Amino acid sequence: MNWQKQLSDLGFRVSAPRKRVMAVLESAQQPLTPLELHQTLLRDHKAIGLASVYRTLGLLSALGIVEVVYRSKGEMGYMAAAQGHHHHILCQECQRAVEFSGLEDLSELIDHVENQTHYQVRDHLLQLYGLCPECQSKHADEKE
Amino acid sequence: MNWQKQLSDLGFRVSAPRKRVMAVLESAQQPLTPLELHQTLLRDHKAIGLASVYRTLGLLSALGIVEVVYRSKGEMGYMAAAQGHHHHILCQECQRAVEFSGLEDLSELIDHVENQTHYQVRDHLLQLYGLCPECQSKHADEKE
DNA sequence: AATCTTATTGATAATTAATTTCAATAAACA
DNA sequence: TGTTTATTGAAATTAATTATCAATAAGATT
Repeated sequence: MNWQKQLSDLGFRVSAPRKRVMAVLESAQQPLTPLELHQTLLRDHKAIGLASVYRTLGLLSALGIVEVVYRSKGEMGYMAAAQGHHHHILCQECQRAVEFSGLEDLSELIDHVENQTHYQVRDHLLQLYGLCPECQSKHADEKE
Repeated sequence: MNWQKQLSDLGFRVSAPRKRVMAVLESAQQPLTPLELHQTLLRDHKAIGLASVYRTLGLLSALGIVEVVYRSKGEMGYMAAAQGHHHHILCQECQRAVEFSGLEDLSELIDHVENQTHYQVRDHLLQLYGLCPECQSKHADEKE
């Protein structure tokens, strides 16, 4: 189910500003802050009010259509959410983010922690940080 | 090595405001935001300027003496950092946070993701969320 | 296609959070 | 005990987010 149907089925309108926000997020390679998203739209002459950017991100992330990704120093960015359970790995140089699936790999860890702490685990936050293939090549080049 | 020695070895001063911030963090059971920390100190008549709270948290977290923990809705809180590599599990009801170690359990996942994405993994963010033992009991009581 | 209803928008104001500035203070050391 | 200077507190500044409200337009109805 696409996000437009999801919205209208719930009685929300598929407005031009919402389409514009999703268009940017769907083509972005990296998580964007509300301010960056707003700047991007202004630069592309797709006018939108800043408040609407915040409102749209709030709504769409509440519905799971977009999701929050933590960038290096604690800034929160937004990405269009893909299907199913997944996490992100971010490049520390170019900020490019890609998804990986990893629920299976965590179940062992979670069992372990439940036994260790006696907490009941219900949710988790997992992101990896590193270097994307392109930035690895650049580093290798510089050393030559 | 304690944080005071660590600071002075690096040429930083062990000032009263810094001691006060650390005292609060070391006795706290949950991550505190800068504003909460400031409120706590004011309430306890341990006067401190708000700017100094921010400055102290900035310095101490840069040195690894305190660390950032993400609370439920994306707020960042600070905790006194324990020795060695570890992560946190937070109670979604009472916010109490405890540590768990889990580097070994992740190495498999990391290998997996490196192969899958061709990123080179250098760092990670992992937190679990759930119910602490006390809050589990409360829930059980309510159902009787 | 024209009309109606009302969710949504944009602009602005208000609020909240974080940072900067700078004279006064107090750690650390001689 | 005095000197040096990193650090502090208070206030000003900047940045980020949320609330307000009349105007607009999405979607349903005719």
